[in-house]
Amino acid sequence: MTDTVKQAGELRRAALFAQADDSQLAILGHIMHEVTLAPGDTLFTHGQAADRFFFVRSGQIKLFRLSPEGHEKIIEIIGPGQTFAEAVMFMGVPGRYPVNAQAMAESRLYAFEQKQFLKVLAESSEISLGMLAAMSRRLHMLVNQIDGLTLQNATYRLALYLLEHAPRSGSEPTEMELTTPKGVIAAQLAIQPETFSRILTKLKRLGLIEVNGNHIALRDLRGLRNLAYVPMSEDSA
Amino acid sequence: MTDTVKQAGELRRAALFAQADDSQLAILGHIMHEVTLAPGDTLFTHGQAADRFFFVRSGQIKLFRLSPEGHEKIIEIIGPGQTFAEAVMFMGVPGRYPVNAQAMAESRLYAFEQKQFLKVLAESSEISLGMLAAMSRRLHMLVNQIDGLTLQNATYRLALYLLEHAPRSGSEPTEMELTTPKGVIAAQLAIQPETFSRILTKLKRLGLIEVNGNHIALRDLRGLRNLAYVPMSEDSA
DNA sequence: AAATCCATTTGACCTCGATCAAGACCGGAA
DNA sequence: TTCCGGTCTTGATCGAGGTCAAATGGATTT
Repeated sequence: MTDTVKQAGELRRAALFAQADDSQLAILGHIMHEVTLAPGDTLFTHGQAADRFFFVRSGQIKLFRLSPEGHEKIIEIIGPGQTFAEAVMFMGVPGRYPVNAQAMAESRLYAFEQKQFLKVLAESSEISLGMLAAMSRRLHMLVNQIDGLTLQNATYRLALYLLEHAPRSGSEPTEMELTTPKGVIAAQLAIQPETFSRILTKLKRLGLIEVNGNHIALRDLRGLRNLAYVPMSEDSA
Repeated sequence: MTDTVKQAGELRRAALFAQADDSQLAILGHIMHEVTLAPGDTLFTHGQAADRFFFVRSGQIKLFRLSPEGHEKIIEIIGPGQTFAEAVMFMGVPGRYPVNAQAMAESRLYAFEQKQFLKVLAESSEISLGMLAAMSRRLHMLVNQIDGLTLQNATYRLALYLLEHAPRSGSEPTEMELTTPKGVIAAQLAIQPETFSRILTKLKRLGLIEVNGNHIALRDLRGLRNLAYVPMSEDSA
């Protein structure tokens, strides 16, 4: 437990804690607990009483909802340096997790208890502001998701996904690897794996991309952007 | 401008300011500006530089997104006593509004400038916490929307809408009035007016509801709940 | 090499909700 | 009263994407 204090510095990777000073980090180091998850482990489920939130040190956590028939919609995939479920700190005592959380790979987390963390918050307006910023970003992201889901079609969402996940390199045609299995990406975009596959084929046929397994070459960025119709004022949340 | 100070008490209606003490309210009263909108007036548009947020004193504000073809998805309708666009305070200097805002009726608002408000925030952990709570509630609401949009069908969303907007009265069959035009409700549920109408007819045919213009009688709550499948752990955000 | 497992692709079909078009209804103005 | 502008309903058709089923392919094991 004492060495967790040393590790507190890595919390700075999270936007939430970026502005915290050393003494605040030290306090955080004292109150956080380590959590380790094997691939497939469930961290919490939708509706479960929520009294802590998490920082991801390594691995990947999938946040998702399930339909009564068992279909899964991935709301977000959380990677190293990110925090999640912070919002639940303020939903009541205790609140309820609005989603399920499951490890997609071996993952190491830090957990923060609601009660202890709220005390730290009251003391630190830096961390409060960081938390407001983090939640505001997530809010914006969700609004964009709703937009894509209601006002645009599956092809739009896939094109946007490709553009947003392509490595930044001027604006020339780009190569990229799909890091997550295609089925998982499909669940994020709220489409079936079959449809995902079909759309990739269509884009290939249109000459916009080339596909080789998980390797995708974006051949016509202009065409893709046209499909995704990203207004210039839009930031990629 | 001096009488706005007197009016600051009405801010307490907003969850955001509920915990603020009198001196804080007085400060808020000094920095806020009055804004009046006629029906149809646009307050701000998607992508526009954002340096203030709003409290609704009276009227109704529609927050929505537009597709390239001009279709509109209503994210939320804000009524008296509610605040909106607070999140944008933390998206940068200045951030961008993620949605359009338009008055649906003659509306009176108070506006708070980002720069001034952030100063108040830094001083008041009560208001910071109120703001975190407000954003956390909105976050939860959006996640529920995404769930309904991706994992459930239009009938589900409409049934849920009826149940959530019905006056609370034990669990007996209930009467209700649709306060907003049906087309507006449809845009909230992300369905076309025609489909909205057809689903109402279907529910009527199933004996779940009775419809007379804007007056709706819920005849079979159990049946509706069954359609909407509300898990018991779910709070109606 | 053969067998097994799983992710992905392809094909055939179907369903929900959108679209297009026409009426119905309802309130306000002349 | 008639006319006119909305909102709402109803009907007919269409299409994107879901579903079900089977084939393909790659990786790993035996």
